[in-house]
Amino acid sequence: MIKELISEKTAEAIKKAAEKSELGQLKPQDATELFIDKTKNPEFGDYAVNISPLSRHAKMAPQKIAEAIKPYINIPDVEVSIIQGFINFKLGNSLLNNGITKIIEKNKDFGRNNLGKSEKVLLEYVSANPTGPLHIGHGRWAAVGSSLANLLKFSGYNVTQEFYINDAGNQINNLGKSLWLRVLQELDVDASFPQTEEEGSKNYYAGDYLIDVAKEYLKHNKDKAEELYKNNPEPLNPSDEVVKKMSSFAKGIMFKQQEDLLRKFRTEFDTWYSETTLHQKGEVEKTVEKLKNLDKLYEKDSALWFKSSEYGDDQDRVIKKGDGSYTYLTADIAYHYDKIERGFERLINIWGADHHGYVARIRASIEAMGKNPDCLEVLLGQLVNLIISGEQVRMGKRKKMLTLQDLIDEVGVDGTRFWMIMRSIDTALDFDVDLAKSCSDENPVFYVQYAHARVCSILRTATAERLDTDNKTQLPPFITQEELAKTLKQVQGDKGNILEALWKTNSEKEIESTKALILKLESFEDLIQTSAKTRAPYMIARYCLELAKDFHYFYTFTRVLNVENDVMKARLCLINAVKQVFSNALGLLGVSAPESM
RNA sequence: GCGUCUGUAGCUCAGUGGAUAGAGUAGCGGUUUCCGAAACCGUUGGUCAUGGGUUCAACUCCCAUCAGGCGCACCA
Repeated sequence: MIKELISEKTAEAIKKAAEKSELGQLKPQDATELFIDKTKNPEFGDYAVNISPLSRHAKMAPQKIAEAIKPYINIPDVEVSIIQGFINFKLGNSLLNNGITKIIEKNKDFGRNNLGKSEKVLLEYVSANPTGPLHIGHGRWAAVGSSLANLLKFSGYNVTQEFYINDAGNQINNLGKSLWLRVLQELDVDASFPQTEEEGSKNYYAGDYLIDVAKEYLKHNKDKAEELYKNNPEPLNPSDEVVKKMSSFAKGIMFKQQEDLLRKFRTEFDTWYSETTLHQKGEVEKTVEKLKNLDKLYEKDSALWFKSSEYGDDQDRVIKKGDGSYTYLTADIAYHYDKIERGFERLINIWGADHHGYVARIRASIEAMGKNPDCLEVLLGQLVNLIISGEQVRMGKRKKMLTLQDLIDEVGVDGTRFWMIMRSIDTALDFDVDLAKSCSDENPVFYVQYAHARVCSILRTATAERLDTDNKTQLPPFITQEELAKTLKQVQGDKGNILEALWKTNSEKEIESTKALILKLESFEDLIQTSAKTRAPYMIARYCLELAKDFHYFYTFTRVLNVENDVMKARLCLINAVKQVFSNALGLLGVSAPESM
């Protein structure tokens, strides 16, 4: 990486200058906070180091410090200059050529790094209740989570992707009761949902989707259902047996639906962890025992409480309710402890911001159990607002809603994923459905995919036979498949001799656009590291847009075909590298890179 | 009230304490005998919510205030 190279060489130079006492009171060990970045203005050079922070230690003016350091900086083919306390670096052609060579050599692995050092990461996301279709908010976490997983794997982490199935508790009973009403309705029984909260409307899922589930159930169980109805004549008051049967059937269907949709949405989980099995295996009880033995629990008001406030939580939390059942938290504590027991060193959760109050108690439980709570990293994502006809629409399972499936049907997987990933998760995402439907051309993903398709088009044209329109004769291709392949092979390890032809031109625009494109390609490695460190896949989406911009600019001013043979070959190598980087970047986002559109 | 996220161009958003705060989109004006015009170029547009503080240097860090989102259960 060029940035690394410059940073190392500069640090060495500072050390040397300091050792010779040319930097005032600065000692060699003071020079740790180096800040290297692209220059704001290309006239200054390509990269710059701001050495102003050193002036505190050195007690010298930045300009003087830069002048003292400069003689010790020696990087082949890099021009060093000083402007206003910045040391600027202008890269020579050979370094730029090496950038392209590296991409072609590394190919699919360009950008891969070992930042994670094989750390075992459990990435948990989506984790929806199997009580209804996935909604658009789930879609955001699915898109962000799966691409974060790709990114972390690419950066050397050992990642397992897990979906925690919230298939226990009241909500599942509510699901069963709701399905029962739908089944009875299909049997033409007068059974309707409660309309007001006093009657208990919030304990039901009144969405239309259960109608289909009811029909599905009756396909094979009509007699059974009629028999159940005989023994349960009150629709709103079915027996436990009925509720159990209904909820088990409904959650099976819902879960399958979610699983299928996520796969279609290019979100692949390694494990699906069921909350119910956690109870069945006795893990929840074991956890309570463990906390009890550690003296972290106490009884109050006929309930059992966890002393989470001793570990930074606002207040203590109920572990076992007055009726003897466990809270959701209890199972979740057991679940997170189990993650650690399974050998994961880092637990990353993606949660909606509406769960943020929950972080402190899970952290507290990990600490109380004697583990390091810093292994838990919760990424809180702001919610998705649906905008329909210019008005914000509240989402909810209990009313008519636009599901993730609906959105994908309208916008497509590529568009939906890119849109969901594009923004930092810290900011609420406005999803304007009408805009996404009616003006899909404005979707940024097309801009990126178009650039990729354009590259592919040039490569296709380069090796295709041509027709001479004047005398209607066949012409040979600009370059044969074999020769193109040979060139790409040759460029590897030949220290950029082939690529020298990139710089033969006298056109400033050609040089400028070529250089900008190469620098953007080269920065991909650094980008991957930054976005992996900060768990921010949205940076990759932005990078794709920037690369597309740089390529289109290049394309406008620099012809690849119909130029001198050696220049064409060099440029074909360059755009091949562009294609590769697009492919790698879009691959991480789970967005396709079409050869043509 | 407490916690948390957000507030940057008309709109949607970037911005590791460092050079003149940037993109996209919308508006205006241009570009096609030639590799994909789903593209490109130019231009208009800013009290970085407000007020303090720290610093050689603040959109960035700290404090307060204002505005908006989301939480604050023996629900999950």
